[in-house]
Amino acid sequence: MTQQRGEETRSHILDIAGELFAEHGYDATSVADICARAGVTKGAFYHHFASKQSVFLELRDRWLRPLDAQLTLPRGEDVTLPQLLQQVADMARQVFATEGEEQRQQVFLELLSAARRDPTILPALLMPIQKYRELFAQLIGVGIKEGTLRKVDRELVAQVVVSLGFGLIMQSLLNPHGADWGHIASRAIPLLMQGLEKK
Amino acid sequence: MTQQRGEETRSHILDIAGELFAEHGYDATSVADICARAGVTKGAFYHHFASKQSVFLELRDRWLRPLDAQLTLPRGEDVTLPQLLQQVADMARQVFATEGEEQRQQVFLELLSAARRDPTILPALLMPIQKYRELFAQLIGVGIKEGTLRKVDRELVAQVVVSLGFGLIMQSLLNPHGADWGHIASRAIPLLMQGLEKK
DNA sequence: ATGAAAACATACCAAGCGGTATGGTTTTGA
DNA sequence: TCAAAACCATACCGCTTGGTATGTTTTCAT
Repeated sequence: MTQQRGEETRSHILDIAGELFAEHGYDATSVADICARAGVTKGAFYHHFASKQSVFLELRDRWLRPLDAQLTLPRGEDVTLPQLLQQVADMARQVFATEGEEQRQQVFLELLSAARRDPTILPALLMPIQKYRELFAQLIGVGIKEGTLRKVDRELVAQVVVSLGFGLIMQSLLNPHGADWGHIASRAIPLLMQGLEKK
Repeated sequence: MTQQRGEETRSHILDIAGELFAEHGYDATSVADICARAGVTKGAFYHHFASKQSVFLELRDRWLRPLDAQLTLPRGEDVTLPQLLQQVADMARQVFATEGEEQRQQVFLELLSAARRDPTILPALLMPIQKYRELFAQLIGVGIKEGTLRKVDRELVAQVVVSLGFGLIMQSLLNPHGADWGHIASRAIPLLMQGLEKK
C-alpha cells in the first residue's frame, strides 16, 4: 500500500514541477532540475512517476479541474440580471487577483502549445470556454425576456463576452503589471451592457 | 558578396524552419529536422545562419513586420467614423481569412512562450497591441466629438476592443474550424458600437 | 523483533542535441 | 582561364537529456 511519507514527497515533486514548468516551460525544464529543487533524486522521481510527461498530464488535470467548479457559481433561479452581472464582474476581478492565479495563467500557455501537439488535451481546454459561452447566452436571454436588454443575437454577444475575457487574461499574462487588469475587467462588462450609442 | 543561389536556399531554409516551428514548436524542432525537410545539410544551414536561435529571431522579424504596416491602414483625415469602423471590421475579417495566416497564428503562440524566457522579445509583441489601443482610443475620441458616441472612457473602450480582438484570435487558434471567426469579428465591432441597452 | 514491501539513492547509459572542423564543389569577377 | 570566394557536404564532438538497473534505507504489519 502507499504510505504517508511517499504521498508527501510525491505531491511535493508535483508542486515543484508545476513551478518550474510555469517558470521555464515544459521543454526547458529537465527532470534533473525538478529533482534538484525538490531535494530528491531521480530514484524518488521515477519511483512515483512513470515519465516526465505523466507529471505534466497529472498537473494538467489538477489545473483544469477548478475551472469546472467555478462555472456553476453564478447560477440561481430567482436573481435579477443586474445582480448576476455584478457577480460575474466580481468573479472576473478575482481571476486576476487570486493568489496562485499567476502560475496557473503561466501554465495556461504551456497547455495551449501542448494542445497542438497532443489534440486529446484540446477538448478539456475548449469545454470550459463553451460552458461559459452557453452560460452567458442564457443570461442574455433572461435579460431580453426581462426587457432589460434589446433584442440581440445572444450567441454573438456571449461569444463577444468570452472573447473579451480571453483577451484580457492573455494580455494580463503578457504584461502583468502593465495595467490593473482586474479593474478593467470589472468595468468592461457594465460597459458592454450599457452600450456605446448616444441615448 | 552574396550570390543568388545562396539567397534562395537561405530563404528556403527560413521557410521550412517556419513550417516546422509552427507544427511542432521551437524546442521540438531540431536543426537536423530543418535540414532534412529543406533538403540540405548542416553545412548549408550553418553557412547561412549562426545558430538555430538566429533563425527564430529572423522569423520573428518577418512575422512582426506586417503588423506594423497594417496599423497605418485605416488612418485618414476626412473620413467619417462609420467608414472607419467598417474598414476595421473588414480588416478584422481578413486577419482570419488571409492565406498563410494560420501559420502566423501558430507561430504567435511560439513567440508568446518565447517572450517569457527572453524578455527582449516582449516589447516587440507589446508594441503593436499598444498601437492598436491608441488608434482605437483616438477613433473613439473622434466619434465623441462628432456626437456619434456617448461620452465614455475612450481608453477603456480601446482596451476592450483590443482585448476582444486578442481573444478572438486566440480562440480561432484553438478551434480554427469551430466557428466562422471572420464573420464573428466583423459583426462584433458594430455590436460593440451600437451597444446593448434598449432605446 | 523481523521480514517484506515501499521509498529512496547512486551510478550509469544510449540517444539526440546544437555546433564545429574540414574538405570538396560551384560560382564569380578579372 | 584561373584563383578566390561563396557554397555546401561529411564526419565528428562535447554535452545534456530522459530513462534504467541496482543497491540501500525506511516503514510497517505481524
